Amino acid sequence: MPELPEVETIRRFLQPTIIGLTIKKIDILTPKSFVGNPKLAEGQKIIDISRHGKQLSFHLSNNLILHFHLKMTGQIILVPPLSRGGPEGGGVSKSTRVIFYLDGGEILFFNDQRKFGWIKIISNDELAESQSHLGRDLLDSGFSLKYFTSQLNSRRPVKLVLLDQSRFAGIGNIYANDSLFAARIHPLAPANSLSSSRAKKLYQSVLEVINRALSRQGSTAADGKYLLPDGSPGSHQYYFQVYQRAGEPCPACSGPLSRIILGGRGTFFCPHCQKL
DNA sequence: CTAGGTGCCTGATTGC
DNA sequence: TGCAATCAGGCACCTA
Repeated sequence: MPELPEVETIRRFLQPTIIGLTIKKIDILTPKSFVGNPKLAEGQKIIDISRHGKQLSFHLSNNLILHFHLKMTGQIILVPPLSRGGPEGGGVSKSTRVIFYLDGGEILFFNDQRKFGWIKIISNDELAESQSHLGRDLLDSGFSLKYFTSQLNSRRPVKLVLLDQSRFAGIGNIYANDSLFAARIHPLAPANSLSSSRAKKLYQSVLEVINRALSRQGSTAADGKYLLPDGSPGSHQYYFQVYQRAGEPCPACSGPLSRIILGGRGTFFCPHCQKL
């Protein structure tokens, strides 16, 4: 599932490769995956690609924006000219929802097995409105320790607060679990119960975990569908500390890792190292 | 403010 | 072997 490191990896891949290209034609295979009139984007040049949290934006020459959310299983695959780009290359497949034909002969596929993801055509104002519901992005300079601690003002379990996109944009289930382990904080601990030193430790852990995952081009988990736009996997999945490792030995104390359900999501931690 | 539930989806996994 | 039930989860939306 694409979280901040994965979406940022996609952005960095696409930035040098499709900026300046014009969208010749858009084919919509699954109507619910695309909101708005595709004709508004056809003939427009892609002038910039930005990201806030897990959302990606292609800024077009007519000032409109193609706004993406990959949700659970969304992929953006770029097939270069003269390449066949079959399913083995991550290109067109039975989960292809939208196809963008670019003027250099490149083809960009939006694939999404579960159809939770979407692409919308929106204005700058609509983008601002949408982002007003999101907290600071973890890679933004405004994501300070002060901001982080100010957002821990809830008695809800700290893991649920970390996952709250209106507070911290970009953290998903994988990195929430591993960040809490890195800080040795129990996922059920009320967010507002953390001492300032533990909050600082969590802040540093979140940034460390996110940046490590980013340096490894994200995580292609066993049940995940994340791929880079060239169809290759990330490698951070080999460095998970607790995520999806229930029953395996804790990397720190070798005791068995636990799994509970919190907020309807699998939650992994070490009951020995992460005390309530 | 909070907790809790539902719906959206489909491929993989589990149970019989 | 086949087929049905269960599971995975980001997020909007609903109720209490």
